[in-house]
Amino acid sequence: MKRPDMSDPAPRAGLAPTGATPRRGRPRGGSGLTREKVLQTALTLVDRDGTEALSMRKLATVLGVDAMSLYHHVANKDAVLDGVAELFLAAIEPPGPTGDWREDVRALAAAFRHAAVQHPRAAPLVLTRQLKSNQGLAGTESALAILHAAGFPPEEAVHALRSVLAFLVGTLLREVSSGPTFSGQNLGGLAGRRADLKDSGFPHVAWAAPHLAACHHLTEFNFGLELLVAALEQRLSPRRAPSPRAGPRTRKAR
Amino acid sequence: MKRPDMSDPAPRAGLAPTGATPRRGRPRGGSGLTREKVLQTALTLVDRDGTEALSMRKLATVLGVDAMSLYHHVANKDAVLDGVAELFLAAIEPPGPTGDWREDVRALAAAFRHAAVQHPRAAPLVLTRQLKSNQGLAGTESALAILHAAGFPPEEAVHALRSVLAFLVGTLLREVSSGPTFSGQNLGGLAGRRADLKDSGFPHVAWAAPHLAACHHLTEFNFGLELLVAALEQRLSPRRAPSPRAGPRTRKAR
DNA sequence: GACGTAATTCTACGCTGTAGGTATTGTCAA
DNA sequence: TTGACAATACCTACAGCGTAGAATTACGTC
Repeated sequence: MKRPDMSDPAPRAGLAPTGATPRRGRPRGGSGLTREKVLQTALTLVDRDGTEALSMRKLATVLGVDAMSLYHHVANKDAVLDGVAELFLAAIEPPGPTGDWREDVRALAAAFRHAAVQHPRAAPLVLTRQLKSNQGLAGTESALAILHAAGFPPEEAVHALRSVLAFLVGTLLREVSSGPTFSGQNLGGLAGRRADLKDSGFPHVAWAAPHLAACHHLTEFNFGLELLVAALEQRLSPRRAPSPRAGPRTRKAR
Repeated sequence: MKRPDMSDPAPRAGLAPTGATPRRGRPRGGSGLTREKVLQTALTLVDRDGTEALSMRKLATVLGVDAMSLYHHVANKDAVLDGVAELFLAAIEPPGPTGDWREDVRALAAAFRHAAVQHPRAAPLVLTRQLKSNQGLAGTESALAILHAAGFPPEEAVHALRSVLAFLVGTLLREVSSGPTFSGQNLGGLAGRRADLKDSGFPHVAWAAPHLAACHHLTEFNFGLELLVAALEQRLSPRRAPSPRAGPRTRKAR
């Protein structure tokens, strides 16, 4: 416990895919518990009951193990949550380049959203805590490759990446926090909410009440993303009208 | 406790500014504890130690009171956090209209950011949980008034509002979560981080390493906001070149 | 069999949110 | 003045939490 790291013989970053016997010839001193099993079970538990309901004791019970046994595979509860977040990120597979950087941006954003919608209760772990792992770097690499191919200089590419990422975090946080939905549209008292907004005493809120009462998350996602893509496109070629053809400096790299 | 609401004789939304004796002639059955005192103390406590360090017992101790006494003024701990979030929102004063909707959007966003930077540890309460209070409606009203004056139809105004808000949530969450900063720039191992990124094995990460290693939050904030403003402007007048003059249908309402 | 070692379990501590009960206090009706 | 009533506060207690530290178990190697 003094040195929570380095109980693993392979200190390379990242996580081994399977098995990973902790040491060469000592596979089962106990019940075959592994870091991967712990984190995978934690993910399913978070998916079912939410982040706040996760406790080391419950996790251990599900694994058929004493709570303290977990601490031989993870440093503490925070490390479990970090591990779940990494598991989440690892499930994202960045799509390949299409030649149109706008399409590539859309596809990468969609992949991110897909993962969040797939694990709505685990998503806040990734969206709200800053991760220390290298797992996030893969996504960063994909995004920067797209922006580089589009012709952005490195500084602007980083700014663009951070802008889009901030938007993604915000929208997805809203989407996964808005409880269970049906066909992307919030149910339950929609008409009542519209009436409340109309009577709120705020004139512009009343003016937009029909559209404020509901929130179709995919539509909002696409709207904001298209705003950012359009603005980036405009920034790339400030003089030209936006045409569906390739941008000016495309295919500069690859 | 069965009916946690309506212990207040004035069920109008919002919170009375001061005093607010719960009933006409029964001001002090005990130590003069009030909901406002509880929430204000909770805010200062959160500002000092963070959200996770807040407990009902510590809060009560600071107030010189037993923990259970708090439950006569708030329903439970979650209500305390909601109240702190409302206090946070109430501190935002939306700037008045300037006649240029782009300036108004910038000013409103800046006011939001100002509040977040002022209370970095309380900000996640507002950014991550969806609020049920009417307090947030004031900000919504301001934003919609700006977008309405700019000439957006209601549906598009809501989309625009949600896009900008999502971006704000994302950036500010990043800014307040990135620990203490000095002059907006992260200190501590900056050179080391740049070296790590260069050696990460990801070519584009290495390409942009100098700009990835640091994060000047205000610059990122302005960059993304300008992207969105430019895109909205383009959307308002798709045919015209963006001119510094007023937009097309300005001064339609006030 | 003996030993070293890693994995696991057991025990315990201080902390949490809050349900339930009781005591104190201020206001009003009689 | 007195009794009823409601609001406020405190006390006790419970189930649960993360995890430090000691004890136990099970294995591979002599």
